[in-house]
Amino acid sequence: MAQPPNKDFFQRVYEVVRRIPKGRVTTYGAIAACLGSPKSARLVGYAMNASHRVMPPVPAHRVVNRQGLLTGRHHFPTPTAMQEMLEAEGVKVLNNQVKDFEKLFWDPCK
DNA sequence: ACCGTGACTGGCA
DNA sequence: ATGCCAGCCACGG
Repeated sequence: MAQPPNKDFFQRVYEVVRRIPKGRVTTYGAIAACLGSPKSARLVGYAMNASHRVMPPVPAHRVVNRQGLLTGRHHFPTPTAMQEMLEAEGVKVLNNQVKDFEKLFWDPCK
C-alpha cells in the first residue's frame, strides 16, 4: 500500500529504504510486510544485496533484521562501515546490535 | 529454460 | 532457552 506496484519489487524496496528518516532503523520483515508480502523478507535482503549497484545509493545501513542485528554489515565496503554510519546518525550500536532498537524502529508504512 | 542461493522470519523439536 | 527446518520471490550462472 506504500507504493503502487508499478515498479519492480527491488525498486519498491529501495524507495521504502530511502524514506527511512535519519537516525531511525527498520527491519526486512517490516518492509516486506509494507510491500504486501510479509514472507518475502528474504527478497528484501536480496534487494539490499544489489542495492550497492543501484542509484541513488540506498541507506542499507538503516535496515537491520528482526533482532536489530546488523546482519548485512559484511556486505559493506568495510565490516564496520555500517556501524560507523549508524553511530554517525545518532544510532548507538553495541556488539553489532542496535541499542534501543524498538525505540528507533521506524515503520515504513507509516 | 532450469537449478541453486540469499543482508530473513516464524514455528516446532 | 537454544537449535534446526521449511517457506517466500527474485536474480545469477
